[in-house]
Amino acid sequence: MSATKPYHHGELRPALIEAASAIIRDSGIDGLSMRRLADSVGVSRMAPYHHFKDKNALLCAIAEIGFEAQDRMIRDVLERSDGEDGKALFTGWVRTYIRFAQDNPETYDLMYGKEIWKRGDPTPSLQQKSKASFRLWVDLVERMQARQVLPGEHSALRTAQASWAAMHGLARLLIDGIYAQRQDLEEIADTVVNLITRSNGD
Amino acid sequence: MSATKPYHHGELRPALIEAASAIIRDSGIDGLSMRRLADSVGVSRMAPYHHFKDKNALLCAIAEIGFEAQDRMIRDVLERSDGEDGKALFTGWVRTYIRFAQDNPETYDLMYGKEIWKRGDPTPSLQQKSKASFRLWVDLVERMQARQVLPGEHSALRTAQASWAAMHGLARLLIDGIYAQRQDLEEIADTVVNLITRSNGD
DNA sequence: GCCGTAACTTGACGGTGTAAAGATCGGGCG
DNA sequence: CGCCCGATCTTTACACCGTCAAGTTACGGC
Repeated sequence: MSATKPYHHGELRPALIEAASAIIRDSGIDGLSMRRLADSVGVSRMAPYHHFKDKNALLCAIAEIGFEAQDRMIRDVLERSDGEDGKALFTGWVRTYIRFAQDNPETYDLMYGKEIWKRGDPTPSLQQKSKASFRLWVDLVERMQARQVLPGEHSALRTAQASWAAMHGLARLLIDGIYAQRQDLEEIADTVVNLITRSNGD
Repeated sequence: MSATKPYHHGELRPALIEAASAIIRDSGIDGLSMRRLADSVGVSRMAPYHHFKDKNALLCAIAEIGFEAQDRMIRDVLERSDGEDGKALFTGWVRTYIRFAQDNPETYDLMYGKEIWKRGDPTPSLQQKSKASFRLWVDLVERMQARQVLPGEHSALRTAQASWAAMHGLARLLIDGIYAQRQDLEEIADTVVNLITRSNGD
């Protein structure tokens, strides 16, 4: 009876994440419903609940993967640009960050949006992963302060929070549909970098 | 028959906006449903649809009022601080902006969130009002550039977009529940201002 | 071979936005 | 004054949603 679909799916959990990601990618977060997801992997409505406590847990899992992908992208930039000067490195990071948000708007929304952080409640493992991701940013900011690309008058933490907020605001412009011109957005991103960094960076 | 409630409400539209604002204020945007709203003003579920095309239209109307309130707050700051130097003026504006977001998080979310701008579609009159509001910011930025509080190397528009994005990102931190410490947030806000403004402003 | 348990299904409940059609009333005109 | 039109409001219905509770199936270890 291999022709008819088996009672046990076998690989349901990864299949769910895969399918959910696909739905989110091209129908948005609002387009993802547990029922539609279940249908799309050919399983009953409640089956997903044996692998995820509720919808929030599923979203957290997807957001986690998002953080992993983003971290990977950013680590790549750091490794690739070894001999560059400070400001170029900083600019590269910001551009990469914005590009990630542009290319995966729905994932970014999940990672940093209120669906999880305010309305839902973030999984401990998601919290940890997001904290680690921010830690990367703080480290960069520290290095930029040492190289005098960023001013050192405030603590690295505060400077990191402030500059990250600026970057995040930029990403939000796109994601919330407030400002959609992709071309302009890159120019605005560069403007943000120029506003924040000291003109005489190392 | 004045004891029993009349068939025609008479002042339903303003009553709806009032009630909806109240619900949003203390139950969040997600807490507002057309049915609950209708119940709360003692009217049938479909009655609101005679005054607002759909839920989106109602939300736009409330967002508009939000813009009016925000504009009023900010104009107040401008008028009140006449003799101040440039940077103090700029700081005052940013603090006021952030405070508005802190005090009316749900309204702010409605005004600048994706509920209206991406998922829904903004009313023409809302678009106009939000554009006018941003225009205020561009004007301030122009004056700050003239006074050398902000650098003049980029156009006023780009500089306004970039700096507004920074401010908006800050507001978002709070609204999305990513960073909730109100005290810290004000410090971060000041850090943003210091990062953006030139140290030797007029 | 049996049986516990994990995986999955079915049905139901209360919630949502809103389309369609019916009921009621106030105001302007004959 | 009487009538009727149009604005206002109500009722009913539909297709969704998340998920609780209870039932069904199949696999792994004894």
